Amino acid sequence: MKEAHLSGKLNELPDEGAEPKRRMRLDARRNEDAVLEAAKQVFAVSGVDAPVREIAAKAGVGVGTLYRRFPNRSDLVAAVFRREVDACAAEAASLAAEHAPGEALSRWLKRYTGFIATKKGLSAALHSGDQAFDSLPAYFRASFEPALGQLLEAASAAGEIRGGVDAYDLLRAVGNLSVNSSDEGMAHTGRMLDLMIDGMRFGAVSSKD
Amino acid sequence: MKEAHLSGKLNELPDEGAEPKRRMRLDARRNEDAVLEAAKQVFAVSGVDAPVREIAAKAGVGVGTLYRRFPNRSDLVAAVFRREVDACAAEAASLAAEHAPGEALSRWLKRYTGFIATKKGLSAALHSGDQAFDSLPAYFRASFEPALGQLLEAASAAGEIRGGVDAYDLLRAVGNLSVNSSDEGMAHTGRMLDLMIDGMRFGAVSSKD
DNA sequence: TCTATAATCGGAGCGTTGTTCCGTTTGTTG
DNA sequence: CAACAAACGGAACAACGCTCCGATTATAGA
Repeated sequence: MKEAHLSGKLNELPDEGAEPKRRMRLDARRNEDAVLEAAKQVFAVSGVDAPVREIAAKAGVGVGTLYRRFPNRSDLVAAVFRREVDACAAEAASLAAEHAPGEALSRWLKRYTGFIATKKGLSAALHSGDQAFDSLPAYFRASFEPALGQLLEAASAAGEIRGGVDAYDLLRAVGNLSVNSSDEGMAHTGRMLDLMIDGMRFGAVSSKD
Repeated sequence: MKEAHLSGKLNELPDEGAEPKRRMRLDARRNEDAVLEAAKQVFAVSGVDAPVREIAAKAGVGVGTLYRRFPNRSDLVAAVFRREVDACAAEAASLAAEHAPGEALSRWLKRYTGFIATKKGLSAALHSGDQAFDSLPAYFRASFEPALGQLLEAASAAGEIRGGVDAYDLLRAVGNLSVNSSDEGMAHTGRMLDLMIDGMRFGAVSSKD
């Protein structure tokens, strides 16, 4: 039996959520990043059903390396999804810092449609019953609702849009708007999104109650 | 391909809808039935992702036999779906002939929830982009809306339920009610359906008593 | 009835997938 | 620098959708 009573090792279990200081080898960490990045790109092009081998090859690692970190496909899909959610949600804060509230809101929603557009086939996977996906909808909402909520609140407080727009409603609406995410469908989605943003601007408090 | 040299006699293309007189060999016809029946059962238990081999084995045929009739998985799935839709829709008429309008409606809706309950994973397949499934939603609606519409109309005319209930709305509502079709979810669905039927009965123009 | 023929059958086999296994390489540590 | 545990890579396995083709068998004409 392996005995783990070595003097105060810091090797935590691979518990998601605990990130502070892992005792991973540098190449391991680098490979994990490479895999996630490659998977993101491949998923965006070929959908979440893309072969694992293709992802491993693009990341420059063997399939064994990939499978040690992500015991099966769905774990990888979920990890990529969470990473993209994080990146997209984080952009809300930086956009808010760099632009006027209304502009920040507009830019983020456009960014969000880009996020949704790369989710081809994922909504199907969500309902496939694979328990690796069970926590994803909650993660999605917990990340995006506050992010968008703050953008909405700031824009509303600045009088650039009307108040009373629910963040989750808007997330769902824009998400549904973006489901037909192919080719010129993107342009169409963009126009529809503009329409929706203008709709929010229309009733701004600067001119009304 | 080069199959134009057939004498072009009675060998119809496998066109759904045209059933009267096919010039198929009897064993071929019997095997097609066996495959469809086996697929229906297997799909109900294991979902539409069940292996083709398992279906062929259950039907007592080889995979070659199966694939000649259904060039790929999705064709088989679509055929089973259509067959079940037909069977379920046809029951509306027979139930209407054997029971009072309200009872016929109630029984058929229960039957319909049973139909939906066996569709695990199919809604995901529907959105998978496979063009074999493109015609299924329209087929679904074209079959069920008139069937349910007549039941509703009869029950309404008899004063057993209120009028103004849209057939397609009800189909969708009951369908959404039945998505969680596992274990005691069935019982829950049944209770909810009863609730809905009672709701329709509530506002009936009482011609009775 | 019997034979000829063509449609049908069945399953071995191909290419691809997700996943596992294990000998080899490599980062880390004392 | 040496030694060891950790990480690597890809061959190998099982299961999948699907194809192919020799064997089988239903059907029509004698």
